[in-house]
Amino acid sequence: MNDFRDNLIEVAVCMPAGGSFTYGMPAGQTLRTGMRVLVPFGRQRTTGYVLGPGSAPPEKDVKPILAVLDESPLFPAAMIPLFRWTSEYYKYPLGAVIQTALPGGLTLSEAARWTLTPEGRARLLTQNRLDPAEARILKLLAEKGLRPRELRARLGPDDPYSVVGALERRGDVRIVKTLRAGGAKALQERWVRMGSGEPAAAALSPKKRALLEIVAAAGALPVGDLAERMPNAGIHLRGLERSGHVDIFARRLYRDPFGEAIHPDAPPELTVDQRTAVGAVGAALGQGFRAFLLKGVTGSGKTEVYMRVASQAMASGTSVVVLVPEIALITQTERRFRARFGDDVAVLHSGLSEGERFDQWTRILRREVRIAIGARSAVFAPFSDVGAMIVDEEHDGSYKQEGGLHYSARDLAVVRAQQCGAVALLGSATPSLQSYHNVRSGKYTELTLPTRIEARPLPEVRTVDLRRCRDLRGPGKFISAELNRALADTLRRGEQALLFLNRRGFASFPVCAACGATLRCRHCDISLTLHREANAYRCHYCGFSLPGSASCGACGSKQIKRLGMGTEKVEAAVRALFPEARVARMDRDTTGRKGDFLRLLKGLREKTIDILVGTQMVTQGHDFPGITLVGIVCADLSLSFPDFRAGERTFQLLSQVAGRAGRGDRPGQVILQTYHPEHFSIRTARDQDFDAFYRQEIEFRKALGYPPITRLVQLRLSGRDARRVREQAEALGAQCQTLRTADSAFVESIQILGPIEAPLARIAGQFRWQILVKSPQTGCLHRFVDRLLAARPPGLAQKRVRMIVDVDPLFLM
DNA sequence: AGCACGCCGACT
DNA sequence: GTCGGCGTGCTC
Repeated sequence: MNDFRDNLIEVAVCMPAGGSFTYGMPAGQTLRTGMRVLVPFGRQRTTGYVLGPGSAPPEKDVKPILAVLDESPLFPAAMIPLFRWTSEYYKYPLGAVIQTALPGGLTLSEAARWTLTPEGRARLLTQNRLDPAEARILKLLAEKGLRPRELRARLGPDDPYSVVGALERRGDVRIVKTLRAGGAKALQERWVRMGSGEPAAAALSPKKRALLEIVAAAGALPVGDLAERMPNAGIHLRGLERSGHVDIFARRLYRDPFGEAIHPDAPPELTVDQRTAVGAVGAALGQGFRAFLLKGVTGSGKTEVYMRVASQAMASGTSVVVLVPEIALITQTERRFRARFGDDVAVLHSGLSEGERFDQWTRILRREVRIAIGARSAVFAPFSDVGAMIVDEEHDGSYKQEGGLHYSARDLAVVRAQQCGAVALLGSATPSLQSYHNVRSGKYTELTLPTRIEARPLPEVRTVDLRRCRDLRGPGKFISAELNRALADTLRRGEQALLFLNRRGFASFPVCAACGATLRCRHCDISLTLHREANAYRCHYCGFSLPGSASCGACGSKQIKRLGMGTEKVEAAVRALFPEARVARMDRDTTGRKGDFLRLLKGLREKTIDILVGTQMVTQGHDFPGITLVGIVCADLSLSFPDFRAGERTFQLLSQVAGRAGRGDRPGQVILQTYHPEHFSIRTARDQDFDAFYRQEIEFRKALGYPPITRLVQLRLSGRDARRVREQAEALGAQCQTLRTADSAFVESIQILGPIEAPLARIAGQFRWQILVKSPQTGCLHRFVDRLLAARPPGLAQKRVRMIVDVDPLFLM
């Protein structure tokens, strides 16, 4: 069976430079769109993905597919348009896009490595006619060989790589190419059942008779279960299999990614607003593409709307993708979907092992589920019949993937809905400026849930001007009298408090008391943070660390002032102020191990924690019903970032934290400490007034020509050699200018900012420069970048300067 | 990515 | 004269 009439197949190859190529049919094999194949590519072999029938390229020999790697497709043909769109829009090779979309561990790639021949091995032993350089190389390769680039790296400057060539000519070393397979596979479990044929007549031992009875009673059961019930069951079982009493067979096993049991729930009565929202989206289902933005304060019941929409989409025979932000552990939304829809839900998030992800992927492919829920990569869930794409907390930064394929899952969700004629439903209490702008321009339909369910009041937010505490010493400098009093009241009432600070560690700005120099990272342009618990100064960008006893790098003094604050310092202050309170801290340092996070959540739920100090980790995805006081220790940290979105991020963060207060049956209050009480991001967050924030922020974006008024593409250059990176950045900048002036459409629409040194000029030893390309017209912007990339900047790729193209960048650092 | 092709400096 | 350095371009 075959999808292809003639013998030409279009294959996307997994290569940095590859798009799709035409190959010939392998003889006598079943081949279908969505399968992986092994293809020759240049002088090597690589994994490719079958996209469909191919067309012969002119005057070019077509090579045959070497092997078919799957028995059934890994993705439906319906997803190929999404892959192509992603590849073109984000300037990333098609094969690599597909590789990113699929669960990991599925790519076969050919690895060439230098290895010793038997002659080489003998020569290394006898040292016969072997000079020191040759001996060093043979020794390096003796164990299991090295990839060419690894060998080059190990060889250092005085051992020329050419010696390897000489050794090869002499027959001592050679290149061996091996295919490295990914590890993900379906898991098989051995099961046993009664034999189907006539068993050989023989006397059975009591043990064997007992075993047979268990099997007969169960019908079929895993061999592992038998082994638990009876020691040495395996041996007896083998005998029984030989004599034909039982059959042993393999059964597909699905790893269970769900740690805890979840109890089914029943749909509650909808509020009037919820009913209106569900009605509007429901009416649009099956009527072609429509996008909705559901704006609802925290606690207003957005998840219930998602679930009703999902349920309606499923009722009409379509599938649903639900995206949730990437956070530690499973989100509340995920948990509630599983409580409502049970086995109809597949989950795809980073907490799963490679094998678990593969299993969930397979369940979707086999149409065993109708809902896929997960973090950003779930946007590629392999449904062929999507009816609704739902994005929860659509403003969340974690939808943007940094590294590899730089994509926004939120934006791709809308594109996918558009391609499938489905409904896109984006929800947030604090929508992104981009999405709300789409409402204003008529692209999205706005739906609102203006009140909390059960008419719970929004928390009262008070701002405290930290400038009045500036000259105080000790904890009073950052725990104001107001916050102190509110904490005391909360504790007295037996309620819980949350203290939020968007920075971990104890002191973020260690300064030498003698000479005034700061302790800085050796590899990055940033000061180190003191982590008192770990007794170390750490760099939050590259992981570099110094012992807590380190002295000033400039003058050698041991006297280091611990300026700047982090969650550790807040925790210490709170413990000092309220010695009787039970204080816990939640940040990346305290949730390193699996289970830490759950333990903290449990502590909150069971009221064994009175005060929780945490970073933005506490703002996401979880309800803390007992918390009635939220203290924002310093609201300004995210405001000072050199990024045009700093105000937007601050507004979102503060609103989200504030929303954590009073989600149970008692009202909440929020104390917001700031050095900039008059800043509009902080004022509007205090008033929980998104519309006011939007009106002012959009004016600012208009004035400066930033998104969502324009679109951006960022070109990022990095490398170890500062001079080379700067030179390449300048050359690329010049090339941008030339390209721009060559076309009047570009002159009119394209603006080029830079090249400039990145705000963080060095991270992990990499010097960084950037160029921003800006245009109000998406089409023109992409044409420009495509032309720029086609005329690949000379020398850039090979000069040990790396270029990353980030379309719609979210963080400009 | 890897590999070949092609053009310039230091050696037999 | 050639060997080998790296910069450039291609892979169905």
